[in-house]
Amino acid sequence: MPELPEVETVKRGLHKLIIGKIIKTAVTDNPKSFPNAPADVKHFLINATVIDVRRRAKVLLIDLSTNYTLVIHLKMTGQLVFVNKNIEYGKWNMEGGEMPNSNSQIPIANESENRFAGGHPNDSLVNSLPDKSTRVIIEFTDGSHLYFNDQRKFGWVRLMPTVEVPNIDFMRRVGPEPLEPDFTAAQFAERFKRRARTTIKAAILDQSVIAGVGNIYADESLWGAKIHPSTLVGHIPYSKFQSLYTEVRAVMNLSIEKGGSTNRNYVNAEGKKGSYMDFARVFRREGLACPRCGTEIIKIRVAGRGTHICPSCQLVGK
DNA sequence: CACTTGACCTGTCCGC
DNA sequence: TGCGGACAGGTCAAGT
Repeated sequence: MPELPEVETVKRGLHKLIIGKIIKTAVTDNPKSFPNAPADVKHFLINATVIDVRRRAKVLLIDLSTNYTLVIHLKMTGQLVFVNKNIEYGKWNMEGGEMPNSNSQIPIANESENRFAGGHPNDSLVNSLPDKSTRVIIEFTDGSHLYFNDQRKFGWVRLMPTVEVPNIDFMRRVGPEPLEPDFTAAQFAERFKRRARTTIKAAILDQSVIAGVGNIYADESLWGAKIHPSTLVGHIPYSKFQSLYTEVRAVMNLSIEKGGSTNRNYVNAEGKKGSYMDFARVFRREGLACPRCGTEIIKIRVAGRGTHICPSCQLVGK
């Protein structure tokens, strides 16, 4: 998915775009994408006003005036795109003003019907929505829309009381936010102790250790700290944890500044891509020169994930 | 408990 | 061009 910098970018975009808007309708084409009881939707989503947009780890939180929150995980291919204009619905049925029951299916326009709906096919993403990856549409009373798109259907949207959000399993287990100003290198190193017998790549991807690091920033920060991803956590000296702490924060802050990484699908709340991949040092750069030493970057497999390294400079634990 | 692997999905790319 | 397999930003539920 979108990792911490991408979710943060979406959060900042939505914070500017949807606070104060009132929800008029909500529909889904896939009950797994939005598995909520129609009664909850009717009573706590429809007519609710958006009062805040937050992020915790890779999860987006849209707080509503009803004391309910939309909890959203984009997983691998999710997008959350705001479109501030009325569009043609094609075969999407927005009538009725309430959520269809959990078994209902909203027909999705086929390509020939969908293609010109709302704009010329050469227009940007926002003009082609909804499309075949659209899973949830939220319509606001001013005619604007929020689209949850997800090609692989791993992501989800859930509606729950705001006070219950911290109690869901993921929130109970998730580790500290690495960009919080008072989060220290010593705390960072301490978090890894219970994963001493696994690889640093597996440990840094573990959301219960540190929140928000995914495959891109794992590879980028391990390269920055000159640590081989296969190194066992218990073999890493404290000085290297200090380096890794600094690199995780530097890489993520740079990515936020660049609007995140668009490897394939990711776009921000306005449908635009991020440019961090132009600044990546190893991720998806196999066959190219290491920017530090010139050695050819290679791709290996660590912890079941594609992993990019410089075989010359990432020597710790090799 | 800690750790690893497969499953969840659709689309794309690569080799034959 | 077609077909099969591997792979893709993330998490879980199972296994050991």
